[in-house]
Amino acid sequence: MRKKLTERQLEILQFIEDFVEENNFPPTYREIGKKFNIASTFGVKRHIDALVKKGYLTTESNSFRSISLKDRKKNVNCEENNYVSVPLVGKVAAGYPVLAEENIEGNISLDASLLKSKGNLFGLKVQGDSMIEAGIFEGDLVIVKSQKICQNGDIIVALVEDESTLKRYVKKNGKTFLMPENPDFEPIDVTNNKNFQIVGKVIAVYRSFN
Amino acid sequence: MRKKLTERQLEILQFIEDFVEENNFPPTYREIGKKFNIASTFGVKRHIDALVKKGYLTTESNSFRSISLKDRKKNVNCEENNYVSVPLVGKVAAGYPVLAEENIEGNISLDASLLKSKGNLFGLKVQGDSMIEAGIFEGDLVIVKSQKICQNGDIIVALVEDESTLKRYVKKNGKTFLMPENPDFEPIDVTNNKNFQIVGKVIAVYRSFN
DNA sequence: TTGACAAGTGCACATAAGTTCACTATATTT
DNA sequence: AAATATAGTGAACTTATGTGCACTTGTCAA
Repeated sequence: MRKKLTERQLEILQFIEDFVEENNFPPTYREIGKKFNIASTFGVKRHIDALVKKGYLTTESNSFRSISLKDRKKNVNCEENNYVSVPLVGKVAAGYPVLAEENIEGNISLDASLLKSKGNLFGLKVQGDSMIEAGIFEGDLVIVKSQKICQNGDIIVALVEDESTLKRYVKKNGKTFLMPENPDFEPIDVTNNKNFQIVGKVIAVYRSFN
Repeated sequence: MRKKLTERQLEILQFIEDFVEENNFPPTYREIGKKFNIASTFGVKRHIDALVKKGYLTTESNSFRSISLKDRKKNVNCEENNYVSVPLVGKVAAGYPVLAEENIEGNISLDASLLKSKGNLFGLKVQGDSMIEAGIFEGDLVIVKSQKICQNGDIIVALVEDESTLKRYVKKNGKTFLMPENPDFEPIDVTNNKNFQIVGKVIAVYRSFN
């Protein structure tokens, strides 16, 4: 249990929460002061310092608008009761953010204990069987962490020439390949390919049988 | 549909999303520039302006750290989800009901939409790699529906001579086999084997990477 | 009385950060 | 060849914003 707050501190914490909810960024000391008729920012500062000390906030010193609410429910993934809700993405097209509203076909809730990664996650139905030897089949659901870069050996979702594809990302001898895990498919050399773009890294696979 | 983004704009939008996710407050132009090796904040500014113009962001002019992602999924609907809680079973031993309390190591909640079957379900960590060609690897979590009989071709959890095993159930020429899906393993003939017992049918597989 | 907190004021200060401008470079399109 | 869009540089400018200090007020307990 965290330390008890004074009434004033509570009010201010509440205001910061509301402000962040409203604006997606935290208020400045002067904005807080204005709301509570505190003329001096130093007065505000001491409240903030107290809230930091008691474990409700963090701030970056000498940085503006850097108040961060601790343990706040991120609205990207709803993590109430250890569930993580991930959007189900229909298609991946070049030039649009994967998580754009238009792409999202639904949501799936997963138990947080099943997911080892955090961040921008989404689910994607697998098309094609280029990864069968990696145990990923057509129709499987893959959980993808949205990211632009990845490590050698990661299984990724990528865009190549406006086509989205699921492959293993391999760097070898200064070249970059997308390796299928199916003898019927050929590796794709994407070294210096300008129409190649990483969409995200596969962090989990789910398959259900009839 | 919002306007298409250039690759650079997409990268930057992605970075902002990640940054907000990480810090709960948006980055400054210089922080963005630093990440992408853009020396001049003006270069960054024009990207931000473009993203605002295309409807992906809003900013407060002359205010620091005031980038706000538009249409963040605040409307995550946590309410209307159906969860199914399945027990995680540690080991399957003969003579004990699989779902006996002693065997249960925890619970996992799954979105009902992921499960096509109802009934007595449980989760089981896969040991051994006899089913790799069916895309089930060691360490995977299989969701099993507890049942005593099954259909030809089902992947099942069975007890043979007090050992629990994961195999495909195949009837052929009046005989019953447990078929591994790995060339290194031999089929097991369980025809008339009194120490053979079906525990349940695998209805789903879940695997997380790393 | 003393002292300790909590809360606030007013000012000066340093600087982090957004804005603007002129200029360059590369594609792609007309 | 000219025009347009994207991308970046570097410097100058402005100001929003956090920090520090000295001082005041009120409350509550020892």
